[in-house]
Amino acid sequence: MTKRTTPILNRNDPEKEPLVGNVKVTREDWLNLARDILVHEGVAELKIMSLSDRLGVSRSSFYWYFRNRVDLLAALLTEWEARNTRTIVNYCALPAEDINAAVCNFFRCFIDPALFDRGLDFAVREWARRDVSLRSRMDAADSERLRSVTDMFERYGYPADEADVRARILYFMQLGYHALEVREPMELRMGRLAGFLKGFTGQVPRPELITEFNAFAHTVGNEP
Amino acid sequence: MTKRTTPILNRNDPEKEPLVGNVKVTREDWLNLARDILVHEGVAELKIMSLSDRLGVSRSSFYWYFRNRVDLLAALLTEWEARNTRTIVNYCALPAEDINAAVCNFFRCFIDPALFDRGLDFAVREWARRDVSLRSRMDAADSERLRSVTDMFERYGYPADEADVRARILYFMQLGYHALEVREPMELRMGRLAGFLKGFTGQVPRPELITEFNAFAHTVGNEP
DNA sequence: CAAGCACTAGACAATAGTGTCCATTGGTGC
DNA sequence: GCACCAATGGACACTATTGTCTAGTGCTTG
Repeated sequence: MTKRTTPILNRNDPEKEPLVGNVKVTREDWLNLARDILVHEGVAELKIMSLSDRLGVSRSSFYWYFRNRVDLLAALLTEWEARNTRTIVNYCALPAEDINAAVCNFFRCFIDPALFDRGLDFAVREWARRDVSLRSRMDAADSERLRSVTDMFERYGYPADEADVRARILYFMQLGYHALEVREPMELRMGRLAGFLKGFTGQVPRPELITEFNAFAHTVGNEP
Repeated sequence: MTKRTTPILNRNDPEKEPLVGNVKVTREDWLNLARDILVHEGVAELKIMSLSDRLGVSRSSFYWYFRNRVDLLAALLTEWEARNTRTIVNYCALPAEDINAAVCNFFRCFIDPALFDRGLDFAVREWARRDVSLRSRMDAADSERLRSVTDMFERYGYPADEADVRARILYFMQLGYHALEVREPMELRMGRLAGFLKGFTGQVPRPELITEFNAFAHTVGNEP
């Protein structure tokens, strides 16, 4: 009943005493912690005991909110579909003045963790590829994403086959970047952006586009 | 002592009776089966009990060949480093008449499963990214690969920064392609190759290059 | 203030997996 | 044909994890 008012123990807070006062744990608390573990430690580490320990409650409380472990995973998958996939689709549909700006929009959606959780994206991918039933949901999300990138290119005059090739390069590249969990200074990545756009679209990007993107990226500070 | 002469039960052979006669199981048998499970079912499913069951021997035999489960995983990782990484490096170093041909060489190395096991590549990646000690070995392999692709571009006259960008696009793209486990008819992929090369290098590939690659790909039939 | 309800603790049973120990087998070399 | 030794089987102890059941506890609402 009592809603959480304080953050519970996260991965940076190994000390005990996770709850303050009489506040109870909510379904959201379970989900948040589960997502965190999924992202940083993988599905294999997503254990009910571990969750309840970190939450400071008994293990059996879990079963009040979720039917079982699979139920929890399904919830995380649904969340992923709704947030991560929709973010890409939305950002690809955004109006832009030229293809370079549009490509920047595509990159833009990976920058803000509040919009797109790249850790979650890959964690879900790793886990769902093994399960046949989940696998198809994931594949559906992927083709929806790819479709929206292709549409983006077509809107800027690329013929269907070229748009298809470009979209694939861009999308697969982004995925590969995720797979590697590349961690490098923002300057380095930004330095490459202009070169990438020039080589990729054949058109030299307006300098303002780069500075704008640069500024935006630094305000949130994550990708691409 | 007695060497295996017949294939043991693989994933397509669910029936019992895996061994014929008195033949004993070798260390290679354990490794082969383990690799198969790692690739198709993930690390989580790589259990000693499961292996021994499928091999038709007792679980404790495992401990004759490997100190423990981690020892087995380490062996698989070493194998991955030696085979998969070396393949990429070798194929990137291959002489080619132009950059299009060189890029085709890069693709070529992913085609033959005997040379490069893309399933293994990604399975290892999925698993090793969680473990700090393994993670660094994997990162080392990745930069070695990326370095060899960059060198390839530099050999064809690209200035260092451009070579860097191109190499990243190419390598990340290939990784992303793996991540998706794209399964589509060879014709489709081949149809895209010319378009990709033209868009990517800016030079129209010689038609013979495409037909050659096409022919090579169909003889082994897998990627890219 | 009392009853109801949302939520939780703790005990319980069941399962699956790991690693160790020791006795045993069956080929090989002498 | 005997002794050795690589290789295996089977029993044992241990731990981790899941899921169920029941008896609470303490807000909240009438």
